[in-house]
Amino acid sequence: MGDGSYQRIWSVVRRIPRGRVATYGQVARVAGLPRQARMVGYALHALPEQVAGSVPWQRVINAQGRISARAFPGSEAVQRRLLEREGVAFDRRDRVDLDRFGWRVRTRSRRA
DNA sequence: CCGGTGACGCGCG
DNA sequence: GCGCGCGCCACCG
Repeated sequence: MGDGSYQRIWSVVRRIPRGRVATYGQVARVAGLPRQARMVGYALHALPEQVAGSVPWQRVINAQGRISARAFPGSEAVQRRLLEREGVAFDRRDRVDLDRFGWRVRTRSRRA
């Protein structure tokens, strides 16, 4: 690792409430790494088994409200089940309505 | 050093 | 709404 970027990303993901989802780009911005959505995916991919339990990685989806496909197929279904278990609904196109389930970061310095 | 590769996002047509 | 291209950037041969 270069620095504590992964740590920062994981700590942001830990703040996503149960039953809500955040996008990769959103996590990146909150973590102070604007325009580095890809790194968020990388950080989650590199999530060690040990810490995985304390990081709700399933709550991170892409800006289209969909679960991003990854190298190992099948983990998508796992992610979806975990989210549905906490109340997140998917439409017929396997999409989550971000207006309803998107994480609303409570901040005072956030523009618009 | 270089080039290929992503759990991505956005602007365009 | 959809596909495509390009920007971004850490990693890994």
